[in-house]
Amino acid sequence: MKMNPDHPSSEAHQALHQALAEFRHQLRTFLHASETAAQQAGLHPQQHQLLLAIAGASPQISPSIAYAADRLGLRHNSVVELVDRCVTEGLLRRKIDAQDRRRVCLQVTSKGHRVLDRLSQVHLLELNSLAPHLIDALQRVLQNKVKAAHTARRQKTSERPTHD
Amino acid sequence: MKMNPDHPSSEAHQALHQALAEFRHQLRTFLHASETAAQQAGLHPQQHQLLLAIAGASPQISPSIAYAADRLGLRHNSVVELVDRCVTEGLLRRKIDAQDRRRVCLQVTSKGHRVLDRLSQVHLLELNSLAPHLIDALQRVLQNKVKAAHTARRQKTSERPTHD
DNA sequence: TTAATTATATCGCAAAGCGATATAAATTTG
DNA sequence: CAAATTTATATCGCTTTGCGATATAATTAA
Repeated sequence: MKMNPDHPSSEAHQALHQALAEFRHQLRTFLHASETAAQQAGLHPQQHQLLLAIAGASPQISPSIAYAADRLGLRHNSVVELVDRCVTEGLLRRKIDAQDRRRVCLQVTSKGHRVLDRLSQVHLLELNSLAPHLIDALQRVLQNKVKAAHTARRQKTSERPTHD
Repeated sequence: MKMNPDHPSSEAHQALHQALAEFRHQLRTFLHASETAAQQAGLHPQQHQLLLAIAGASPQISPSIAYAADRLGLRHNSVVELVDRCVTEGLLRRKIDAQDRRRVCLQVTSKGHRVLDRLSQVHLLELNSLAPHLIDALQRVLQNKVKAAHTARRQKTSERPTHD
């Protein structure tokens, strides 16, 4: 078997893949629970994320389209459309910024708040039970050793009897 | 100000929203970095996730379409199409199960492994730097008190003498 | 004032995932 | 065993989401 430190053994790779796959699976479990909760509350998941980003902005910020786009990792035009749908459904209000009339300040309506407040409680509960698994999976990932780009040394081989 | 324990103050809600919004933002930061890494490696993000789920399956499992669908949280027909694209690009191999000829065993090709192994290293590095923020954000969420459905008691209003 | 920049909006499109349905192998049942 | 049922994968048409390109409008710079 090769011992070149720049080429981690396939077992080392498998362990890392397994840990990463499990971590992603835990993430999906949470994300899926979140989407389900949103839809049961009558929201599309992205509408929920938009409301959360706006309601969860730090108080000194008045959240705009661009702000939401940045926080949600979307292009602004995508957010414009998302906002459209939320406004149509009475979850959000557009308010033109008095100082800079190009900007649109996004406000969660009281209807929006009623839905979002419940949803955040549900998410808190959900995370209370999922967080341990999530952190566990993450730490198992981190237990894998980083292969330094050029200076890897002392690759352990004795892990497991190598029967493939 | 109202003190009804069943109606957390709007400040309590804001704190929770803020924590959840930040947690989601951290998640997106990781997911976005992951997608970028995948695309730089010449893979669509979902192709990467499929390869990871297969290569990361525990050794005694021979991963099928249905297995991947379960792990990725997709319908099997979506996975069929995803597998199609991966096979076309030489990343994956379909192998009909000898025991049960309905099943298709999915195998990562050596080309697939070359790409995936690098990607998992990149992800390990990425998580090494992102994990602290992620865990931090998660723990700030968990510091919020769960409102018991019917038996909420002793809602604290003071900022933070409560160090449990 | 004109030009350049910034913020939001509109439009047409491409891709991903899905529901409905089809095929085919395995299993159960009569 | 043959028919019916169940399980696993595949195909098809469609909806939705997000995007690039572009447009409009307000602000700032020259």
